[in-house]
Amino acid sequence: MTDEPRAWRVVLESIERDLLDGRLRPGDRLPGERTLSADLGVGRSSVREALRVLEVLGLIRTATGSGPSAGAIIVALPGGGMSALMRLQVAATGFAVADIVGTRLVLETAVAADLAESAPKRSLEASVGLLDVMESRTLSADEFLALDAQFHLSLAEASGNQVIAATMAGLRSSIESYVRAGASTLPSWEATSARLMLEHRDIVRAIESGDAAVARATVHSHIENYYSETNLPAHRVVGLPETVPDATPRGT
Amino acid sequence: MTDEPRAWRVVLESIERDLLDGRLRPGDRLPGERTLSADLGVGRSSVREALRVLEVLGLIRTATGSGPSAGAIIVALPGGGMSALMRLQVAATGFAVADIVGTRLVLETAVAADLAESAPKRSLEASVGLLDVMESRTLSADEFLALDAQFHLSLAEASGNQVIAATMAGLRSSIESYVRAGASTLPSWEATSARLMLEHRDIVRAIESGDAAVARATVHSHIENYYSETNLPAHRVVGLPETVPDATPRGT
DNA sequence: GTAGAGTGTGTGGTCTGACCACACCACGAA
DNA sequence: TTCGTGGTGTGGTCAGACCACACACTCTAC
Repeated sequence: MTDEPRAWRVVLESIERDLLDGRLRPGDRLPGERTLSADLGVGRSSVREALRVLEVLGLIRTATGSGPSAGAIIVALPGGGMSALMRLQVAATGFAVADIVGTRLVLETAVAADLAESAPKRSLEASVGLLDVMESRTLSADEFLALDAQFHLSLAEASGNQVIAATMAGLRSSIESYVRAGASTLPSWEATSARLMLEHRDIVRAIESGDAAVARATVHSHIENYYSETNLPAHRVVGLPETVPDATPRGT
Repeated sequence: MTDEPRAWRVVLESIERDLLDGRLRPGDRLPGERTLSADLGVGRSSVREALRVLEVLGLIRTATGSGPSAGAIIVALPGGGMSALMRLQVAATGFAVADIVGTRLVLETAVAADLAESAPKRSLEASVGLLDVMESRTLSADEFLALDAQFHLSLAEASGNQVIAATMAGLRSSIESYVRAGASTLPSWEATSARLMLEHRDIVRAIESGDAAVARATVHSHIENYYSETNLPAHRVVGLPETVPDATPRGT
């Protein structure tokens, strides 16, 4: 193989440049594959390879047909690609589950603390709504865990940092099968889920109380203990501040 | 378009399944494109589209020829893909620069605190080595910033959480052009870089002192003030604990 | 026995072409 | 004005041709 640039990279880099220079922005439509192919002097297959990368990374969505919604449209979904990347890296053991959990603890405790001390208060309406749903009926473990993930993500979204939210969503998604498998090892799913719901309320209460340290600690133990309880691989906790000692039980 | 699964997704999901089930692991070679095409009943182009995704996400590397190093080999580089993803999302305004900076602050302060309180102490040899290089000769802004990025990353690596390290590398890389552009707006690059180097030493000293709060605060102001000084978009700091008030100056 | 040259094979990389389904859009007929 | 048809351009997919590459093997010469 020569030092010739890979044809698909030529396409990818061209599009990245256009994005950086503002020539392309979310909502814009890329030229058609055949046009890109001719303009960049590469084969249509190479164009498609680059577009596939962009699609999986959440940068574009594609549709057939003609008219304004056809073709490849720039979307730039913040969550795009993060889940796929993390899931695959975990699957291939590039990311250790323990490190995923540790990272999650760092981010989620920071989010909780931020929400606790933010002024003016950020709305936890979405989060509370999810708790209402979770408490309103009996849910299977899978249903519960899906809503649980949404609850955690809703806090990140309330904090307003989309990078953190996307990263957290990706982290959660990457170990979803582990979390699910863990649930089936529990002596009593009913007891655990009931406790988890109480803890969710604790988290919301801690945040609303404005005490960042308590919010941190509540989230921390909530997450850490679910993993301990379900025997997920041990993780090292990275750089969390001293937690407030309390009798806060276990978590997701 | 029908509900038929996309051909390239069939390939991608098949490989993900094999990774999850342990049938494929790092170091293994995938079947050749033509074989995968026949086995999965899709065209070779579709196989290639999926492989391109995996390649950019850092899951495989490809090589022509024959013999043990030819073909698509599973690599699962932890840093793989994260830079590409974040760079593209920032380019497409899916990730706001301010959120990138905020996330970076969360992760890097957590790393510093972790290193400060870890027992036994983790080696900062690589980090200190980089500082020695930076201080041993006059560097252009670009050279300096490259080593600066390496220094920060070396701390993350010393903390041992590869997910955090990969994420931080991606975060830094995604705003590299901003950081670079910022450097050229400074009244005196020489003065700023000299100060930054002193601050790097402060960070190492704070970590070695074992005081997590000081380590956090030192990293925090180091990073935050470089961005303020170079007028990077304002960011909101997410959930950092009270910092120790001190006269710690500015940072990268 | 060893080294070098030639050949064959399987690999990825690229391009081209054919055809399909789709989603409009324009035009003509009722 | 409404409806139907044909045309057009879009992405999606597959097949095929050919290339460069990197071996692995065989044969020949020394």
